[in-house]
Amino acid sequence: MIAGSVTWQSLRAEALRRIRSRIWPPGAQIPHEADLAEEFGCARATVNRALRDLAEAGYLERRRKGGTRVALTPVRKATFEISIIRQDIEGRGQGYGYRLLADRLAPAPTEVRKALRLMDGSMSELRFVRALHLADDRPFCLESRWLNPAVAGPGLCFDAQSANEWLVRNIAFSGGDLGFYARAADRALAADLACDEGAALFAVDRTTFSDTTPITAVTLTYAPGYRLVTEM
Amino acid sequence: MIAGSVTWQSLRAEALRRIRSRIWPPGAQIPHEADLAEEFGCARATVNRALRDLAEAGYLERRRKGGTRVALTPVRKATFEISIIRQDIEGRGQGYGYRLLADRLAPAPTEVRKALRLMDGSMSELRFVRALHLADDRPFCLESRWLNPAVAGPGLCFDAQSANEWLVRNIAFSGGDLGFYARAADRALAADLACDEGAALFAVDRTTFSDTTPITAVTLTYAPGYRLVTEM
DNA sequence: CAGTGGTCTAGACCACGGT
DNA sequence: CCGTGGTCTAGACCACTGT
Repeated sequence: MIAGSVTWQSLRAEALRRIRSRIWPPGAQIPHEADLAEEFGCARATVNRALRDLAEAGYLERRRKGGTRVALTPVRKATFEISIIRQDIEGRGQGYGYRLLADRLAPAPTEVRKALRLMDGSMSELRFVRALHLADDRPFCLESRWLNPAVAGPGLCFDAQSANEWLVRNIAFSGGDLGFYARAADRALAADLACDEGAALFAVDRTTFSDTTPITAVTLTYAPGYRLVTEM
Repeated sequence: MIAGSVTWQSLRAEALRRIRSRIWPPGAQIPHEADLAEEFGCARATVNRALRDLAEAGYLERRRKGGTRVALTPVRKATFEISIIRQDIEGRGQGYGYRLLADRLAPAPTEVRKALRLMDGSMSELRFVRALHLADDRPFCLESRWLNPAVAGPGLCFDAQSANEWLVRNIAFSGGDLGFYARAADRALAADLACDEGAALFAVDRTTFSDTTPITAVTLTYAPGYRLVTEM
C-alpha cells in the first residue's frame, strides 16, 4: 500500500517492487487497472500512466482484452544520444578541429546502395564526402559519407561546416539504421587517424531516411581508445 | 489544423510538422498548452500528452514557467536491448553452445573495484567467472565477469547455465553503466575466440547495480565480424 | 461478443522557477 | 509573486482481440 497522495511515480515504484520481489512473478497476469485503482484509491488514469511507463521500459506486456503480464525476460533497454561530433568533443572539454579530405560525385558501392534502398537504377552517382574531426588537434573521428545529391546539392560546401553538423541542423530525418562494430585500421585509415596499421578501431555505420527518402549513409571510424558510454 | 477527432498522436504529428517546416523554428517558444488546446479544440491534457512525447523524443524542451521551446539541436536517441546471449544467438537461427573456462575467488583489479564502487576495504575478493558462448560450435562471445559473492554464492554453479543468463533471470537490477569499444586480440583472447592475434574485436563493458548494491562487472568480447545493430 | 487497455474531457490543484 | 507545465480525478467512449 502507499501512504499519502498517490502519484503515478509512487504507483510505478510500488508495481516495480512487486515485480522485483516476485509478488508478481514473471509471466503472471497482474490485476486489472480498475482493481489497482480501487486498491490504491486513485483514478484509473493514474494506474494507466504508471503501468504504461513500466511497459515502455520493458517490465510489463500489455494487451487489450489480454490484460497485463509481467515480462518473462525483463529486457533492459539502453538509450544513447546521436549528437553532433563537434558537441561530443567540446563536451569533453577539448578543442574542436575539422578538415575536409574529399568531396566528389561518384558511383556508390552496392552495399551502400542497398542500405539506402536505391537498388533500382535511379541516382547513378552519389556525393561522397570524407572528413576528419579533431580533438585538441589530434585525429578523433573519420567521417566517410555518401549523400543523396538531391538533399545536399553541389551549391552546399562542407569546407568549414561538416556534413554531420549541417545534416543534423537542417535535415529532418525520421528514422534509420545503426550498426556498431570493430575494424582493423588499413593503411589509409592509419594515415588519417595517425595510428598504427592494424590498430583496433571502433566504428559506427548509420543510414538515415526522411520518410522514405534516402538521406545519407555514413561510417564514423574513431581513433584508438574511443569508448561510447551510456547508462541504463 | 486537424480534421475530425483530435488524438494526441495527430496533435503530435501536426506539432512535428510545424517544427520540421520551421513554422516553429529552432529555439522559438511555441504557444502555451491552453492556447493549443483551444486552437485544436481539445482538452489541455491531450496537448500535454503530445508535447510531453515530443519532449521525451528530444524535439522540444519544456520548463515550468519558462514555457515550451523547440530544441536547438534535435538530439536523436537510439535504443537497443540488453538480451541474454543465448537468445541473441538463437535469434540468428544458430545453435547455442556454452563452455565454462574459469570460476574462482580472486582479488579484483582496481578498475573493477572502482566501477563497482567498492573502494572501501570491504569484500576483498570477488568471484571471477570466464566463459565462452558458441554459435554453431564456433566461438561467438567471451564473457569475463566479476561477481559480488554475496549475490552469487559458491553454492551456485555456472557449469551448465551461464552467469549471464542466471543474472538476467534471477537478479533484479536497477541500473548500471555501459561502454562500447574496440580492442585488439591478445594471445589469450585469440586462443579463446579462435581468431588471429591482433584482430579487431568489438567489446562491451557493463556494470550493474541493484539499488546501490554492486552486482557484477562484465566484459563481453565478441569474435571478429560481430555487429551490434539497432534502429532509430 | 465481451473484457481490457487506450484515450479524451473538463476541471482542479500543485510545484517549479523566472521576474 | 504568479505564469506555466505536471498531475490527478471521475466519468465516458472506443479499439482491439481472445474466446
